[in-house]
Amino acid sequence: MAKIKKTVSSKTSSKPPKQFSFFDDVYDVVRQIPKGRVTSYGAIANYLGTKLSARMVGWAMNAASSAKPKVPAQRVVNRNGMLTGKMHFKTPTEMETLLKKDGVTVKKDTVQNFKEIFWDPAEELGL
DNA sequence: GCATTGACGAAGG
DNA sequence: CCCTTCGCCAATG
Repeated sequence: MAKIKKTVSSKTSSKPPKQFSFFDDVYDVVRQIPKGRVTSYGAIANYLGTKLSARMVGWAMNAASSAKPKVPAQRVVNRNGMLTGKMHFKTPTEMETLLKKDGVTVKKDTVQNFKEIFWDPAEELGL
């Protein structure tokens, strides 16, 4: 279970060591996404209670590039099922490759059966 | 410290 | 149906 701590480090300061934050919760949820399934930023935001701030989830994924262990951010797409963040990966093709490896059908940077394989944390994890 | 941007989303024109 | 605007919040300039 995630700790669900909404305390985001607004300190900009200098040391972001071990302070669980909005980002960590996002990572935790994303890591729980089953293989062959995908979810959207809004779904995660909704699960965290910040559905109005889906952008923050996206921003969290940005930091996820530095997160360890690696977060399967490729399973997180926008509400349209489009791989909007593919460009932020090590290589722009990494995201589709990983998704296809998971058995997800990707066409033109967009998940085809997105609605079918959609995985809602608020529902699967039990809101 | 204010202005701009951003891996989103929903609503309005 | 496509494009624009607003909201949300944090990071960066």
